[in-house]
Amino acid sequence: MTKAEGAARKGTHSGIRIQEFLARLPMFSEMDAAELDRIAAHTLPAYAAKGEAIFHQGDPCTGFHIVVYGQVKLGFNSPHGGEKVVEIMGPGQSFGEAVMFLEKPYLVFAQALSDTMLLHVARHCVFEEIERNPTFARRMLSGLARRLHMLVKDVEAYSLRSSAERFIGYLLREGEAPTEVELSAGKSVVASRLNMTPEHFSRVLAELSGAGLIEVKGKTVRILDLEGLRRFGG
Amino acid sequence: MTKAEGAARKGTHSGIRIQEFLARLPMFSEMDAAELDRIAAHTLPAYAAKGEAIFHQGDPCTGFHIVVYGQVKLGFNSPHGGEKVVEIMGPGQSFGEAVMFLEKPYLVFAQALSDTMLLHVARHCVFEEIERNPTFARRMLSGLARRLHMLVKDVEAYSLRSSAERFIGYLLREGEAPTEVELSAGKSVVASRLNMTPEHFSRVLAELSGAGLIEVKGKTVRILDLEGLRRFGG
DNA sequence: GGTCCGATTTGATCTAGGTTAAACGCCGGG
DNA sequence: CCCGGCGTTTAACCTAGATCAAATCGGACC
Repeated sequence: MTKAEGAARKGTHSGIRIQEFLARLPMFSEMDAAELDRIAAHTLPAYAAKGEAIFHQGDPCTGFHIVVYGQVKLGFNSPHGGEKVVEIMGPGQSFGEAVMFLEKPYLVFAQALSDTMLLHVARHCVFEEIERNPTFARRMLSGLARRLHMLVKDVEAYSLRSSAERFIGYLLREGEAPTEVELSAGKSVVASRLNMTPEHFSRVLAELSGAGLIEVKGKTVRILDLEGLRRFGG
Repeated sequence: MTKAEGAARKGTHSGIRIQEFLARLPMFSEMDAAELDRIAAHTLPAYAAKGEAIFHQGDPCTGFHIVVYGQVKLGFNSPHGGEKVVEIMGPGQSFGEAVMFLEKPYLVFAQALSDTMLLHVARHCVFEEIERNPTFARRMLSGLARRLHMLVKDVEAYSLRSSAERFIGYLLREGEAPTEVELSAGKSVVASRLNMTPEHFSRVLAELSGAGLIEVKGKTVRILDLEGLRRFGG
């Protein structure tokens, strides 16, 4: 069966079944088939080639996005021509929920870092589901709360930690004792995400390598001295 | 009916009627009397003297707080002994909602900046109300979304604006063409909120005064050249 | 009014990190 | 295999803002 045939017959698009994909997200887990169908009925796939914009600062918001595959960066442009990456989103992650609940336009832009497939869930459909499904409402609330939490941690890092400490925080972000970490994007993007220039990020990497704490090869960082890193960076 | 009689009969405390106060908040507007009663039944007044802690980083969260009168600062302590003020909350504002929806402890501390009266709304009661009242859920969602929005704007300011620009942003934050702004707290607290040292904040004030853009007397800032400020700071 | 203490200002330095510029490396296309 | 270009590194320098130290202000309390 070709992709087109599948799509025509039962809501499968582009090689993935929307319902199945949605069901795997925390936000939609616990939903029964009927609920998932309602959401899926207002969900559209979208594709963005590497470098392509998904939305710009100031655009109106018509729903939220979920990354199926590929990678997206969120950020803002400085008046003076630079840009600051706020977040890097990968498969299974969603963005733009918060703006949906305000009447404001996007504060940030979203741009594909590689060829990316997205799902776009319509705003009105989310509102309707909240209306009839308190569990979904609670999921949505804890999603926003989690994001808020992360953002506050970022503010903490930006305000009172050095760049090396922020990088170490990034390295050790995920669970227990990682032995090797793959940078989630090119070094300049990660640098911007961590609020530093690529040059300075490069120096931090060099310094930490020199101290025997890590070893950098391309985008992979091998952790040589976990304790040392912890001692260094909180 | 005297206040005391009211308190004995139906949940009035300490000179304010809880229901009436709650009803004025955006979060609870549109609630009918029965709903408000349910909330009020799990709402307790609390008092904090100037300087007193309301909660600390790491404390578990049992509900959220609303400022009735007085003023509260939210912030975190630096490992190296400093502190960074994240937000200054005044009457009618609430805080701590987000943490309620996570199982995490508080990331920030809350401390009274002056003698303050608070209302504490129990967590379980909020969850129950969400369960049965989609409108309330939506209010809660837009409350969190608004906070997220403000935080992202802060991140934008911290990342790509100078301290003078941040201060101007603070000055012009509220609506249209203010002619005189009262600093929401002592200068050191505002400075920390804006991510600078008191010394540097003082210099910014001096510079802007010198340029004839503002005039500072104590905690009040008179705006002399609105256009000039706008041109300077975005 | 006088005293004291904390809050603010001022001044002199110091420094993390930004800027500029140049060299280098790696990778995809011809 | 060579070329061109971008992403990264290195090096020299510069600047916003921090830090340290001291003077000053202001207002609560006697």
